[in-house]
Amino acid sequence: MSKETFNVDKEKNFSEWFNRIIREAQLIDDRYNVKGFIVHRPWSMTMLKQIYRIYEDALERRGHKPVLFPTVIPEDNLYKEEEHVEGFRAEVFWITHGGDDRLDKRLALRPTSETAFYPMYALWIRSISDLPLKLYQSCSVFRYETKATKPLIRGREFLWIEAHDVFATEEDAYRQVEEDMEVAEEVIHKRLGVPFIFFERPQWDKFKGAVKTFAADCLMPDGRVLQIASTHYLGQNFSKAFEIMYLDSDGKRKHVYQTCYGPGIWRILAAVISIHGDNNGLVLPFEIAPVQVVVVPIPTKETKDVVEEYSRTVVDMLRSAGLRVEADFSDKTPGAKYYYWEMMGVPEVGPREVEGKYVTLFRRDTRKRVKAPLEKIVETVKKLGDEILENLRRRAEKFMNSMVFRAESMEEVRRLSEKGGFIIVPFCSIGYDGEECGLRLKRELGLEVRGVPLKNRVKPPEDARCIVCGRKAGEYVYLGKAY
RNA sequence: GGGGCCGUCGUCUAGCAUGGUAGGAUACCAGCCUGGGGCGCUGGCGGUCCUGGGUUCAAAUCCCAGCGGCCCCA
Repeated sequence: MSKETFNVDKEKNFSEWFNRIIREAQLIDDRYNVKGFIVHRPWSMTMLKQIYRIYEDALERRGHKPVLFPTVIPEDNLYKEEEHVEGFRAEVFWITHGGDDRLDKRLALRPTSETAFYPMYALWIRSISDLPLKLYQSCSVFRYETKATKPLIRGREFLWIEAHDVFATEEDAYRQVEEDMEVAEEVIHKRLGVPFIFFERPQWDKFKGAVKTFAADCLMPDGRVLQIASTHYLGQNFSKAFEIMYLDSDGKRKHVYQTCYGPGIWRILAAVISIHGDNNGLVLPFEIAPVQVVVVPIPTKETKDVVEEYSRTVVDMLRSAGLRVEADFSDKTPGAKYYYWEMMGVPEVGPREVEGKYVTLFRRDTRKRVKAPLEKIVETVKKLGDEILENLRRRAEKFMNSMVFRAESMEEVRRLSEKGGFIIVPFCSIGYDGEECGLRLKRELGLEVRGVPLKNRVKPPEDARCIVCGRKAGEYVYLGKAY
């Protein structure tokens, strides 16, 4: 009856599901009246911080150090690398005034921080012994999006991490690209249960200023693909523009080789929410849930005191084991509490039975109950937490794998494009000479060439033809409709 | 890039065609009653009708501009 009920069919109407859950579970508030800028409420911010923590930890374990660069970038810096400027020109917010004074040099709000980092790198790097240099920052960046914005998916300000790494050789730099992909696998797939495919992007879709771009796409429930992280081999493009050089052991000064890496923390959260959630609301991996366990006391008039006391004991036991635990002592009815906490994605619910000295645990992902004796509660909860992640990850993998299709002709592609997901097709080239074909797919079917997968990369047979232009197919590429 | 729809208490919404005192549900607060999946009753709080301008004796309603949101197509 109540309109506050969260009951939206995610499969049938994902867009509505997403718009409602982010508001009703109090993740974000988009009523802040500037297009593309949103307020992060505690329920999302707590998770974002958890994701940051996991990601930063993974980076630091591999030799990255944290830094924080200024939000503003002077116009001159931004213009140093030619292709890079062209790529971002249309998306930059400019600060033009200080008070009533017009600034001589406009200041850009960083759309990404290559041009903030690299002038400093030119100062810091003197010799081979300064390399490798691996720094990252967690911050927000600004892009003047003209298309429709969507909370956590496409914003004019959004949260991410950017790592900027510097090496003496091309081989070292490419090894870093591998490591970046490995970090994504560890964090996004293993610990957050979101499967993805890493692609080499076509040249026409690379990060402007890079030599090559590699990006991870996951699959949203409506079958559209979402890029959640990208890593770029920059070669010497920026080191030449910013004169980042080191004195090598042979006594010569040489330009460095660089990479940069951008995991989209916003979009990772969007993917976690969208892929794991169900019709009752959020379903969260145990590790990032703001509240991992909610204790719901179910008293009767006569037993109110003992039940509440027992509940407090349970809370204390779980808390002292380091878990994030809340108890709901409000006088809503138990049913109302269940629905609320399920919407909020809290993995487990409910103590009971004072007499039996046990608790009833409710798993958020399967919505099944299990009983656990009081003295085993901590280990049972932790075990369930692992099982929940395991289950979510398997479920997500199954979904993604079921959405990878193959096609050998435009007709087949056209038919498959309705379903969403990835479509593997023989394609002429991901070099610039394939751009025409890419544009045609976009124009006619709304499909984008997401690139060539890095794992299980298979070359087409000699006689294979590009489905668009009929030239010899150099690659099997993945197509998809993108966010 | 092109097209369409929308904006009214915190939330959802009626009212708008044909201008005339903004109504309901839910949430929230108080009290009673209840308690293993959204209990019930009584009372109460709550609205710059997105913003600005125009038309009019009179604008939520008609007109113009802006801001914000959603959907579809390429």
